[in-house]
Amino acid sequence: MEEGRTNEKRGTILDSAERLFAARGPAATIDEIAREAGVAKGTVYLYFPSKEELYLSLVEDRIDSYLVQSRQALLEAGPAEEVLRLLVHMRMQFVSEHLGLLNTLFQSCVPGTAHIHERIFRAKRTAQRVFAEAIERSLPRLSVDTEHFLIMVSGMADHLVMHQVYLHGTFDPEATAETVLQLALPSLKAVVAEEIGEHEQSLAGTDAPGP
Amino acid sequence: MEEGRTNEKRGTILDSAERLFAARGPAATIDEIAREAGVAKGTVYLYFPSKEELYLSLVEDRIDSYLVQSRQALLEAGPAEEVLRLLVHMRMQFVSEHLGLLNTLFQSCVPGTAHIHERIFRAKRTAQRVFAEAIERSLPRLSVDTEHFLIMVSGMADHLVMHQVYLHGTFDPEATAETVLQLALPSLKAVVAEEIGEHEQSLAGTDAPGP
Amino acid sequence: MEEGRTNEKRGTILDSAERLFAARGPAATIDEIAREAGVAKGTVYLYFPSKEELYLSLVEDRIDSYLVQSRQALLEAGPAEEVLRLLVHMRMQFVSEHLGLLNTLFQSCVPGTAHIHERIFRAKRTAQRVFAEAIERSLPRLSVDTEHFLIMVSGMADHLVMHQVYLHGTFDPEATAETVLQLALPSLKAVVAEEIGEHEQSLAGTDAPGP
Amino acid sequence: MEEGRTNEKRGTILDSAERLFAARGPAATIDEIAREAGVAKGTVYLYFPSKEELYLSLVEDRIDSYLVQSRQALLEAGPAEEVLRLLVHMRMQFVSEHLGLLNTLFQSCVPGTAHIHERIFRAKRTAQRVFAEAIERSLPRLSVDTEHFLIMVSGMADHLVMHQVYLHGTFDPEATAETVLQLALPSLKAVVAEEIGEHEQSLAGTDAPGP
DNA sequence: TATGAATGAGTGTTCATTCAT
DNA sequence: TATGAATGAACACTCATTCAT
Repeated sequence: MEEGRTNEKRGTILDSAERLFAARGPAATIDEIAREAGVAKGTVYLYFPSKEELYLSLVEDRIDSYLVQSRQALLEAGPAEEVLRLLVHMRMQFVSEHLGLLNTLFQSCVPGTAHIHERIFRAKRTAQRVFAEAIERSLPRLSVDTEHFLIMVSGMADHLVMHQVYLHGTFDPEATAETVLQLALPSLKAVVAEEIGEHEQSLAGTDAPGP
Repeated sequence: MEEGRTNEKRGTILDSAERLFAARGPAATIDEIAREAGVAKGTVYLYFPSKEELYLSLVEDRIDSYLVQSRQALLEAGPAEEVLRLLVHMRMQFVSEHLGLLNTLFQSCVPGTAHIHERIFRAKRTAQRVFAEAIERSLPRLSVDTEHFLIMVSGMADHLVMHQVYLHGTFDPEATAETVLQLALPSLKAVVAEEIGEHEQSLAGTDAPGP
Repeated sequence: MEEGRTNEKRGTILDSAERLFAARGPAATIDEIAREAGVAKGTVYLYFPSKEELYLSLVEDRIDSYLVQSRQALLEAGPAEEVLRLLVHMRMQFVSEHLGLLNTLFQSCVPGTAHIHERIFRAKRTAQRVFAEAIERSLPRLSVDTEHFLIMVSGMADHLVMHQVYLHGTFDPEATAETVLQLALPSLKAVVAEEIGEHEQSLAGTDAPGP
Repeated sequence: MEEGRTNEKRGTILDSAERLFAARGPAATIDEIAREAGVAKGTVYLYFPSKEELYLSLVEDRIDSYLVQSRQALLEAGPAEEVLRLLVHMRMQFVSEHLGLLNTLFQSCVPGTAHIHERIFRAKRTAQRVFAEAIERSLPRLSVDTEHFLIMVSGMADHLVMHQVYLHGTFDPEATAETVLQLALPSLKAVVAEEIGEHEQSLAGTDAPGP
């Protein structure tokens, strides 16, 4: 019960942090976040050892809850195409609920950029892997790296969202998802077709572009 | 000559700024930038009225030179597919030369985030439009919005690069470009096919592939 | 008690500010003031939002306490002449305790001069009005504007003090008050006489004295 | 001729300095002053070794020219009363032409306040002495120190002007002069009367209030 | 647990002054 | 003489973090 109350306060602080990072970017202050959460500045430090850790916890927490939500849906996975549709729609759903994070995700809120980016990267990758596995379950051998495929799809989606947001202030999750799928599905099909046998433009073989 | 010297120093400062913003993100200090450029702190303010403006000038300058380089190549445009290949390869080339900017591009380096993002957005969009026109010249009526198409392609590319960089420290421009094209080209063809054939709008879902 | 402690620190800072503005004029540094007050720089900003506001608070606070002291004495007001004597003596008393302010009163301590002067002017005028009313209570209808009369008297006094201070480093409040009254009292009497007699407005020029 | 041209430029700079110190107080910049004067920043330093010296030169120059103007008029001195009228009117005239200086006269434009004030004091005192002598010529033995008398009169005048200016933005030199004289003349007469023989309220005797 | 007063290192920016041309 | 690019010391102000209560 004590713990329940404790976690509740932690959650309140995270929510405030999200609102403020979304609104003011890295310039958001511990003071502001505490005020918004209705606690004293010192209290924030009882739950998070530093501003950096608060920020990272926020990102990790949101990515985590995204993962939890999505995993649920992925269990009822249909064919690969359906999985992809589901993933894109869920991402748009998530992004529309946490638009601020998209703006913030690549911003370092404190010095020491590299270190932070790395941790965010790790969190994002964990999610990506889960999704990749889901796709691979229904479409075992794909000619392109599934993870790369998903990275590209989410990159497409995020960029498009940002474009819409800058242009119109908001975006329509459903419509944007469809636009993304217009681009992603033909490729998925091409990859599958190739998988079955007819190589047309040698998609595969370039594989993982590393250094 | 007088002017040459002036622009030379401006360029030196921009270069130092790029290096430092890349290495330390928004935390990069005017002091550091000046030292790296071999000038006094006050000198930076002779060329840029504020840190914010220095940062924006940097981004705009790089986007601009990217545009100039690309426009050259686009003049010898072949069919749409070739244009797309060219664009992706050039972007990867550019990104590999300005990797730091990718990390920085969405970061606000000073308070007042919204305002800054807007200006960067404007700069990016100007470039995007030029490229969209180039594609439309060789493939006049496309079923998807050309600008959206390009936004998605660049989003794919940038995300993939970041992934590689976090994973391996660097990335191979050529290989990454090819991976991106694996995803983008089938869609372009699908769109063109549709253009030629009888479909009207929705690319996706027309003929679902077997699982 | 909590409040007592807070106000105590505020008072300490104001005292230090007064000493330093007196000694070094507008060039006094927040750093110096903080050090003199025995607090950290940041603490000053806990009590005053800016150097400008610290300076204005100082002036307003001193004028206020001057007003409070004087009001006390004015309640036991005798005839107009006595009121005037009282006022001049109290002013000299106040000035001798806050000599630094006299040097500083017309100095702007930060850019935005006009705005600051206006606020100081307002504070001074509030005091002046209180005094004008006190005089008017005992000498209802005066032929010169009472406020103008008081402005001139205080101008005389302040100038004389500054003269003494530059010349000798200090000044004798009592003696200076008497010198001021030598000039002011005849005029007050003349005004009263006129009030009683047959002149209407112009004091001067009515009966020119022999050379 | 060369010298004539030189002095002309010096004068131009002083004029610009006056305008800018009047408008922006101590915050006025050498840069601004130079621009206003139509010369390069470095040129200012050919004529004045420092900002401080520029400021002091300005004050001294203006006081000097005030002295020159007044001396002219004082040569045709009539009786003491007339001399006083003349002095007050000329001061108001001068002040109305150099209103900015009044605002600036007590402002230190650079650190090192004491040192500057002393020099300004010296300049003002030189003028005061000349005027005191003029009065003493026509009214040889006065019971109050003539210099003190003049200091007080000018203090009255300056204060009244500032009051008007803050209140209405400008002031009427003639009207203000008359208001000042309303206060000053009766005292002069009282002093003279006393001089002649009838002591009424023992004005004299307190004499110079020093430490 | 919770508070919020206190801290002080850190930074963007200004501007008087210099000096090579 | 005249210029104005370059300098760098100086300073107001911020804010993450601590700690006594």
